[in-house]
Amino acid sequence: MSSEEMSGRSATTAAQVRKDLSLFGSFGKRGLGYDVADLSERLKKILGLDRRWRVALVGAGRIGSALVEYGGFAERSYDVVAIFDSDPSKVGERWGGLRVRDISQFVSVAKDQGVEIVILAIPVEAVPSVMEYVEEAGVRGILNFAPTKLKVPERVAVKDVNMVMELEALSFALSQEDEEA
Amino acid sequence: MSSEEMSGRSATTAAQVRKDLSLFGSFGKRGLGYDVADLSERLKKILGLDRRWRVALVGAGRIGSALVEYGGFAERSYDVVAIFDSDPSKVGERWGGLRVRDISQFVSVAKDQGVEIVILAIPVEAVPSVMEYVEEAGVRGILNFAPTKLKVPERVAVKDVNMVMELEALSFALSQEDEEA
DNA sequence: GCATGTGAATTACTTCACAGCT
DNA sequence: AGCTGTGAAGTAATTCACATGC
Repeated sequence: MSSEEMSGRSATTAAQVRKDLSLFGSFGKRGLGYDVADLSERLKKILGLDRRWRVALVGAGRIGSALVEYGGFAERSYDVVAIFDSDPSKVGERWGGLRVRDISQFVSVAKDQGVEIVILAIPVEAVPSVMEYVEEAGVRGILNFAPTKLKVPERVAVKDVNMVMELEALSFALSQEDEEA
Repeated sequence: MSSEEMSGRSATTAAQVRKDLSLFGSFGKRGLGYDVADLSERLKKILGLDRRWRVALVGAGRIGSALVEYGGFAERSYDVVAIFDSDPSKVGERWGGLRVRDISQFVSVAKDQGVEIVILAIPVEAVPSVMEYVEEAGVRGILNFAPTKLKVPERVAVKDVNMVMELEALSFALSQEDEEA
């Protein structure tokens, strides 16, 4: 497949595809393009998707249930191995084969289970206290759904996700059109 | 509140806050900073959040249920007014006060209900056929959860969302650390 | 005196365009 | 001939730094 065809399938350009790939090495053959299977495998290795990652879900609320329900993670490289919440009425519930545990057990369970990534789906107010546990447990990456800037040691990687912001970007775009009209 | 304090609370810098705001006008007072209530109101207007937006959910699968369950939309400016799916076993189900309708009714219902934004939570294979309806109904914005590039007329705004990509960015970051070590 | 708003300087990203390999 | 990989050119975004107004 050529960089041209790849760009047609995604939201980018052929030059961009080539530049991005060139950052990590030389994957294609001139005159021919890229071997899909080979490229896929090499990219998986680069992205760290050639292994499984042990993930803990913190926050058994609506976003949390949405994510577990969604289930797309296991098909990828991510295994949700524990679920935590601070609400006593939720602790003990069974969620897809896992029991919701009390957040106070986070450090011991996370260490025991070798959790490397946390999906943080809790309200902003709960962030500071939960982050103490997360930090102590030596978690290395956080997918953060709370709309706040996390304070973490340098070694911890954070990715912020905020779906409402995406919707707001849409309504902004539409409002702009209205004004132009 | 000063641009300095705002930057501390979010993932940006004070200079960035001032530059971004200056694009839309002059909101602050020198020596004092920004009046939070005033700024909030003026930004809502700019972002088109001073009105309600009528939203249709297309795809009553896992992502769709997750989004409806999440419920954060209504608290914002978005009202989900209709839900569609093509699976006969799902059509007719009640989802939080709405009945799941067959996708074939999309055009008439969307026009009738004044749907402006569609949340597209369907598999990639289903995208082309569904997009015909969406286009015909005159929808103006799409929040796209399908991992494919939508072909839309220029007037339609599209925002792509892909949570797995965020997770992959995390595992990439962690893998990089491993290699440095 | 303090913090904005903004040109100027810097840094980052994207596109161009083509030499060089298949 | 076809398509990559990549310097060079061109855009865009961010940061600096300070004159200006509260």
